[in-house]
Amino acid sequence: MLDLRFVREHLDLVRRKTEERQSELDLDLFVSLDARRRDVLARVEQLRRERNEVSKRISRKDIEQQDRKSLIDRMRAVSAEAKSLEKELRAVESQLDDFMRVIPNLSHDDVPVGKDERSNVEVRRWGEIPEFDFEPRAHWDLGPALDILDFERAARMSGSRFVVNKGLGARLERALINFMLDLHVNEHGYREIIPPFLVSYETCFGSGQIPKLEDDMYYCLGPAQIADRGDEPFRSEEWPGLFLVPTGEVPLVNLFREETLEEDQLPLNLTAYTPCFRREAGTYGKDQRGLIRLHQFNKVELVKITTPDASWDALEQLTSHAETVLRRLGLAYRVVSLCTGDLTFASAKTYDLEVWFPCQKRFREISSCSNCTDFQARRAGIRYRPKSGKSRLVHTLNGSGLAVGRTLAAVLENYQQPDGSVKVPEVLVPYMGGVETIAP
RNA sequence: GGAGAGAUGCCGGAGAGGUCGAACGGGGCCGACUCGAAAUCGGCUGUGCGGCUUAAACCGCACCGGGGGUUCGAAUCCCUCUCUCUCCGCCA
Repeated sequence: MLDLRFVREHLDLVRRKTEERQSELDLDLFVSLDARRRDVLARVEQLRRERNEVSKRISRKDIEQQDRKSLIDRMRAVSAEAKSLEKELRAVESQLDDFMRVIPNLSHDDVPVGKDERSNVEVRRWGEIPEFDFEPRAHWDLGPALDILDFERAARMSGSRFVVNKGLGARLERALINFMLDLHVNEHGYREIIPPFLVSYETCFGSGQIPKLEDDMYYCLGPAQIADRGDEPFRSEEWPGLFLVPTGEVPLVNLFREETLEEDQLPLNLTAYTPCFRREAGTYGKDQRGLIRLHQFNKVELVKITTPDASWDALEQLTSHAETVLRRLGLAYRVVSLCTGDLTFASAKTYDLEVWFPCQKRFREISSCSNCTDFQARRAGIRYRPKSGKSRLVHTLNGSGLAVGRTLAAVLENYQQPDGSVKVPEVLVPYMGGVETIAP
């Protein structure tokens, strides 16, 4: 969420920035709601002030019985008027709030302006794109051929966009998770967290998943709750159920919801392995095969909570921490700065890491590292107390470090051998119990 | 799932319809004393919103787990939700 006063005082900036993000905003509506709110608020407060003053007089011992009676009578009317105005105030505030909660974050000024991914800017590349003297196979062929990935049985159990890892395929997934966590904990100074994988409405709101992205989340209710609710859609604040986390960012950012941290606690560096659950609504044609787009996948997430002046440096750091995973694995990748139209709702600036897939002969996203500035902090109420002065909102950053399923796919494709086997990247061998090759 | 207890400021802990933004204690900050420190003494110690303002000061409103209600007036009464604790049951 943006600061109300900031929006009021920078209407043109907010208009331009939201248009750059391909987001439509009726700022005239904002202006009138904001003005109306302040008008009603002033009147309500005036009435309350009168009520408070007179009530104080009523309570005094030295007042005549007669006077007290007439004062109470008068206040009855004032109180009734205040009550109806308060109702109006609540209505206006809720409309204004509905408006505020769908405004996306403001992009940083060095974010390239553009409509869609075609305007993204490549920042740097790393690694050699591997050459094969045979036709490289896709991971969705390699996996089943090696009997380490099983898409058919997964589909029978759960439908499309699921996978079963088997044998060394399961081991490799776990090896990647452990390798990534160890790297971030031991070398990059992150604290490992195991959060809940089911979270509340408020938690999803805090990190900005709701209300804009709620259709992509799985929402869990018990049968009794569904029956209670009948056909009524869940569109109020009182969602009784829980959401399956779409990314570890959600529980990690919300770890300190409604808290004021001490400045010397910052920056907070958190990492967590979590499964991620996404409905992938509206992606029917895309990535039908393989591990690229699943309803459930594993991810190691990185989150930093910093003071406002430190967050831009922190974004570079966090991105480099995610890059280190790819470098150690020896996978070629590039870093892309997302343009305004491609930024997610809460982000002010995002670097995507894209890894090389030899079979598709292109780079595919494997990590997304964002600085959300104070946008999530304002929604989630995360503040810190500076050494001196008033408490302020923190800045929050998040990034994948990395998406495990996609990493596994990239390893299979980039490390495949002419005989159909796959070499295990050197850094993973200890995590594979010494296994150096996955052969049929 | 059943029974009971509770949720107050940075922490502990009063409060039980009006003078409570909240006693008292602790912590923290400032000052005095001291060569310095401890002890002692004095003062200060939340947030949000609105008005005024260059800003501060100042004024007003709100906030005692969340929401709603009763009342001229609520931390205090009523309803409801959430969470915590104790006991019982069930369970990985």
